[in-house]
Amino acid sequence: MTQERYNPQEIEIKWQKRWAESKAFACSNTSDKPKYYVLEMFPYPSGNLHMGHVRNYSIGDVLARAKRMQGFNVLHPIGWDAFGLPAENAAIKHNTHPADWTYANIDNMRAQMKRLGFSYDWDRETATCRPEYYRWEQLFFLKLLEKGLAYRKKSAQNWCPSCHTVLANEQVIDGKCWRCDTPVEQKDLEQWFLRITAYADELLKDLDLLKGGWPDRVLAMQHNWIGRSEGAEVRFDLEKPVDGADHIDVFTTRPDTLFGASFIVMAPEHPLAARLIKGSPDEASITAFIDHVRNMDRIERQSDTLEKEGVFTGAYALHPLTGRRVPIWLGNFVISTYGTGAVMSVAAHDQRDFDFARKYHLPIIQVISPDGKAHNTDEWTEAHAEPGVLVNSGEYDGTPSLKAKELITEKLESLGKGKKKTQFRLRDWNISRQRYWGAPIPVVYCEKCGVVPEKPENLPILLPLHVKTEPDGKSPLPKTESFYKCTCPKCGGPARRETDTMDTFVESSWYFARYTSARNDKAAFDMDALRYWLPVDQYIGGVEHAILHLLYSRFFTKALRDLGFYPENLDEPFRRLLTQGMVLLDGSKMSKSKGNIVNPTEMIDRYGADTVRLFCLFAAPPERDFDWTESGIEGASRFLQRIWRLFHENRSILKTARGCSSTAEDCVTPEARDLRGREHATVKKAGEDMGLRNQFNTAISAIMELVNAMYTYRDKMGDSEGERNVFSSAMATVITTLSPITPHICEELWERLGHTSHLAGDPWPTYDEKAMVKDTQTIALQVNGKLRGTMEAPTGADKKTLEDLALATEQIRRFTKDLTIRKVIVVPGKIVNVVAK
RNA sequence: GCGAAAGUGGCGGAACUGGUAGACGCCCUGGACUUAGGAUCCAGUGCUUUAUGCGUGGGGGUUCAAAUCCCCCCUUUCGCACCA
Repeated sequence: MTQERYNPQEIEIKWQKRWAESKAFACSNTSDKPKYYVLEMFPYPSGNLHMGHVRNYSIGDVLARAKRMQGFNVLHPIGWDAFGLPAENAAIKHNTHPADWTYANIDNMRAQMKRLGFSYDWDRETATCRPEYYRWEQLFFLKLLEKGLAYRKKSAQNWCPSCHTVLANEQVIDGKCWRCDTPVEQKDLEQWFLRITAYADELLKDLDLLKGGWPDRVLAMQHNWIGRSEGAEVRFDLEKPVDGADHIDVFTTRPDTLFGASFIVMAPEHPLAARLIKGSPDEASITAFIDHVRNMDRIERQSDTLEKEGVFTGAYALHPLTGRRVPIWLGNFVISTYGTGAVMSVAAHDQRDFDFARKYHLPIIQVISPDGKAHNTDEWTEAHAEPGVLVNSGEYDGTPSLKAKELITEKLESLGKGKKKTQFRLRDWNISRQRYWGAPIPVVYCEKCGVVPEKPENLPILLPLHVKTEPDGKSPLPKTESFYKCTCPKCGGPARRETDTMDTFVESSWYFARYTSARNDKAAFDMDALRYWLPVDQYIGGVEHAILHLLYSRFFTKALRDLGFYPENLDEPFRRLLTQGMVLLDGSKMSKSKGNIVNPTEMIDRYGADTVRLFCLFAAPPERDFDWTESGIEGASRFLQRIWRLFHENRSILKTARGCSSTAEDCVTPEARDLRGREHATVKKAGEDMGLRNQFNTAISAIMELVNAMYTYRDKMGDSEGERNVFSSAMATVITTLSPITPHICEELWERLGHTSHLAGDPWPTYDEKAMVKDTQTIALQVNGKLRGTMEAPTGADKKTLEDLALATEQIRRFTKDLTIRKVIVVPGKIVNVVAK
């Protein structure tokens, strides 16, 4: 028997061409069908797709294709996160321009994506470095500025000396730059911020809306990052006011322990520190301490082994309720940017304060007690942080600590010495970047008017392309006169344009919305399109963005909603989030430096795109990491060849059929009936696994079982019409259900089966529960809970029948012959368990 | 330390509401066809002392019945980490 060999290269190119010609995956913003928006995190155009991309985009593509077949109007777009530092570095290295490098990379990666057969609506492709895109971002910035959600301030910022730019707090990982791992430094700079903290409460509260749709750990990470704590801000008056200041504010979550506050510790960076020590005999040594702490790098300062160190300023504050003198210290463990940068120390009930007090021989006063009695704290070896009742607290003695929190806060409020306060760990987002390849911030600095926003009609402020990138890696913008020299939009006088550009995370905070009306040049979005498509139904990407991109996008969504750009009821951008695992090789992450790379292009050349996609999805469930193995991809390839062979070896008897098209009357043999049942079960299982559970590996294994069953069936098949109908229908089902995963081979076989329409636009088969019902069921037989055999019983047999049948079996008799039967438990369709003694 | 997730054959992994543990694939073994096989097909494949035996990280518990529910412990991975 001669047959055509499976030639993936030829087939795949053929179908990719056809899909492109017919715009098979372009979707409309209006439809009677329910909508489904599936999105994968768009890539940075680094030049080549890696296996992580292939896995990410394969998962999204299966969903998109499956949902299309299942009757949804599917939006499945792609674009390019095209601004960013690597383009500048590459430009320097290869003596080219960041734009040229970026666009060339996009062309290459787009071709790779097309070669993988991803079903994107290419008409909606966007690149964030194009003015048609970033002009809207500049408009958002102006509106944010107008609303006070963007502002400028000078403060200590994270500086990456290697990237020559500042970083937001979220972009500093373990004290190092998220991009290049260089330890960050602190630098005082005037920068642009977005007021993400204005949404801190909502960002936290709305995590509840995402429960069930997002992985718990991502929710937990965001929860921790936002870091809400409730407590009180307490005012301690200075015993001797210093120039311009008469008090210190502290933040505490334990106002109930206020009577135990025996000293205050300020961060060395606290603005009051220098003034407090002025004129002190120890001024020189204290200043040396401040400089010492400030000069420590961030990693050292935050390490858990850092010894607590402090110095006494010589100054005292007065306890707000008792008037007691409280010494003011400086300590290296107090964080200047959290709360007020100063804490009241209650050594008895806080471990850090306890350690500090022991080291510097400061008083440890117990004010909370489990038994209502005060104890000698000299014998304590650690702080007691748990709640109890108050002692040593004047009128509050005997009050439970929870109640005391309220009472003491109220008391402070009535005295004007404090107030209830909610504190967040989250800080505002610094979006200024001292880089060239980014979106210009649309403001100018006028000699007369100061900081002046551009007029919206002057947008876009174009990033100049005719600049030379300097080998020192610094942005050329401050040296490009044609760019920075401008006129003030307000007074028309001479002005200097802002030369910092925006953090590229700003572009990725709204790109998913732009896809809904990607070609609109009159407005950022078409409101009707937003209302129809948003939120994204399923978002897919790496967990490395659990905080960064996902938090910024959530914030931006709320802000754009309040600015009127988004629908008023759009609170969250991504309804469901799937964080896919990594593709490993030999148990470790693939990396160029380690040289353990599997190149997707090479794999496509060797096995074809369908096999690569199949293996990526079959090897493990999507959230889990998986190891790339040669034998694994061989197995995937073998399966496709097995289908190819099954089809062609039986081509002469195959009819042009659809899935689930055979009838009960066709089942002239038990085998036919069985195969038809399996076919329907496969449609059900694969449909649920692909469309609802996102368990592609089990969907594939179900289809493999059907193929195996077809091989067995074929050997016994007679030549009746009915038997052939059953076989043809099963073949159509294999082709249809597998098509979201391996679309090319399935389109090809579909065509060879005699169909003239694209499989990609065809409906998913409809299964019939009745077809899955068999005459008999296998019932497990247990004695005292242990499996002792099985029996075949008529489907739907009642408890009594099953019990009688079971007790009559040889297995049950054998295992109960010396015992007395006490009880028989029957679960119809499942088991009979005989309890005997 | 805090938080989250996960521990199932030689390996990747199934088992959806407690009801035949190990689907599917890989590896391996034997056979068939072959000049040949790293192709293909067929069969086998949790462990062992082959038993009314053992078995889902370990130990208890609930139940007729537990990978699944409850309690205690161990290990691994990830995230946060002096946030007052």
